[in-house]
Amino acid sequence: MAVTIRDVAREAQVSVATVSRALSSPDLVRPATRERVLTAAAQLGYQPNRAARGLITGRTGNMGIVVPDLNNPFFTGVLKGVQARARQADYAVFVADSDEDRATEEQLVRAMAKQVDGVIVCSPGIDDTQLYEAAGITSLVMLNRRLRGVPAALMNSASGMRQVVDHLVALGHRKLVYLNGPRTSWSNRERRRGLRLATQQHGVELIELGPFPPRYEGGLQACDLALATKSTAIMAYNDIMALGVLARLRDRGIGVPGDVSVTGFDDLMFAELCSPPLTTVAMPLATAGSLAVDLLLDGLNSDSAEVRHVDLDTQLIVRATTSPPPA
Amino acid sequence: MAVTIRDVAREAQVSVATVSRALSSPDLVRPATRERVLTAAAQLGYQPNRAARGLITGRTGNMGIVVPDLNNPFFTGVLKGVQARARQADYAVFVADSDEDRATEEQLVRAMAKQVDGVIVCSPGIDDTQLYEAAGITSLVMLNRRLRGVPAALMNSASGMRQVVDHLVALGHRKLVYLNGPRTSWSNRERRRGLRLATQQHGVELIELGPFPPRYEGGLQACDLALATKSTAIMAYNDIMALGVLARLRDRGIGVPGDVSVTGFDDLMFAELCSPPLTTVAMPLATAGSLAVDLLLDGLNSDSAEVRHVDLDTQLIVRATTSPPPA
DNA sequence: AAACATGACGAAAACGTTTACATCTTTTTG
DNA sequence: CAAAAAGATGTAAACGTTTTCGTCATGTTT
Repeated sequence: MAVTIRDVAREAQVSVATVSRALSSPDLVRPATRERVLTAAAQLGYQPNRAARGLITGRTGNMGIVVPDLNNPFFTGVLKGVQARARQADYAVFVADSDEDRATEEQLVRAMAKQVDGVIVCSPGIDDTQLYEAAGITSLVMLNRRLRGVPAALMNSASGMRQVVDHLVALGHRKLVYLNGPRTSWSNRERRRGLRLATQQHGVELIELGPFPPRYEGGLQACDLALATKSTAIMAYNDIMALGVLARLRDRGIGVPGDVSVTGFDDLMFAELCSPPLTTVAMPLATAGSLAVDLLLDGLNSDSAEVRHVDLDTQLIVRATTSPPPA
Repeated sequence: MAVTIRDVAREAQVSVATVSRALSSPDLVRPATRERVLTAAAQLGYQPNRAARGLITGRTGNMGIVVPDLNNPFFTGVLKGVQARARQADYAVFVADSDEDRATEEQLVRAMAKQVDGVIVCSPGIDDTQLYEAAGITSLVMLNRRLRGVPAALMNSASGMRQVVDHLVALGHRKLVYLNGPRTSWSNRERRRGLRLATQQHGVELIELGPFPPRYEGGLQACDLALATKSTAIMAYNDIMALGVLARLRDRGIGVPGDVSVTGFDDLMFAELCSPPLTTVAMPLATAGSLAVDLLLDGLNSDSAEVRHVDLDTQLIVRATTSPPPA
């Protein structure tokens, strides 16, 4: 049915070995024969069977990515970058959604392991020991999470938070409140770290609340607590929570940014579209995904044991939810 | 390195053939030996090499899905369903993002073809001839698009639009305006079809504008044109456009739903979160994805040539952007 | 009890590649 | 110009499975 290397060999009047060589290491055959093979292959529409190749080379030409939730734009942003870069490198991408469940997460990596050369893991939740175990089965690259001995593409949340604080302090705010996301999340820890450092250096007061679920409802819930602190600016763990905060403030008739300033984190699509448009921190999602692929491929090709981490800058996006505090 | 079927065979003191049988067609071996093999496999952590299996069976155990844009929540909703159902069936999912480009689209299918048993195509844009060509290479299932001879999972947009019109007419609206999405999109054609039928039956006036780009900016642009028609209700092609309409209305100081009603389509996350919350039509995205997988698998297993289509109901979600027209 | 069907299992071929090795041809070297 | 080196190509083994076929033991029918 499908056209195999044998058909090409027959057509080009050479052995299968020569065909294989002409295609994968062209400098091993005479230009004339290479030409002959290439035209034969093109004419027959030959596409090498990757499974067969993988069987002998040990390389599959596939990679996997596991994310907690495909409905979360954060992860799909990353996925988009991964997918694009992988295609450039002639790799195909398996995707798996763990539904935020840690148990399935490791199981997914394990299931993929046989079919991929490596897996990119975007899981804030899953714990270290499980990850190390997974790392034993196949090569891993972490996304937005630091793990000793495993390469990672990181987005500098701490720096983003510093930019937020700089911005708010410059506007004249002196008392800030932060709404924590999940305790176990690496991102939340990083954001907090940047926050503490920055507020300390500026000598302004920081109040922390939470943790809250990193969702719209979490924002609704947190909002009233935040207002009770008499802070002039509310910094949410992420955009979705910020959206909840904005909704609750509107319901209570509190003006944004007139009465209180609000910031998010992630710069998801709707941050620009909501009203008022949200001041937030843009994450280089696609870039991170793309770089994660590079890290994976580097790790496969160079057998040096060095573990690389790349650190990407985040960028404060000032929109309309921040202004000087009320006089 | 990896544990192979041979290792299991040695451990269980049987031949490789028996191991294979014990695992894939258990009724061909004696219960006692099966037991022995199974424990050996479990003990060694054996996972069959799917590439090797695929080489001989012709089945890869993989499927692909190609979408125009992974950042569009519509497609990720589908993807989530696909992914979940595929996993249940012990299939892995390749994902490819065509970046809305028709040329790459067919190329992607072609590249996947060798590695998958079938591909799910969610492409409103790509033209029929390309699809038929692709269908020649591997089995296809269409998502939310009808194509002769190819199975499809469809969401009944027309019925959704009928529900919208019923709702608006019941509220007392007599002059409606529809903002078209892309002309070539199957979804838009379906929505229009439902719309025309419903308005005709109710004997109310329908004005159509556009096509507009199905984005936020498209909504901004369309809004002023829509207002100029003096209609009392604006129906957007999708939620994102509706969001643009809402923003523009707010800018112009026009009250929603007091002065004019607005509806979207798709029920994306932010339809619930925007303000006022958007009346829209919910699409069973995940269900459609899940069913698309079923169709694909059915087509592979039964060799009957019947081409199945499944048609899913959509559901009007009434929120706060619709009310009786101003007196 | 002989003939036969049945069931359980092993040996080996096959799937489509890549690659180590062997063979043959060409070029370089002394 | 002979010998050696280098270059081009073919042969065959290997990768990890599934599956056909054959063998052998077991149970069933006459």
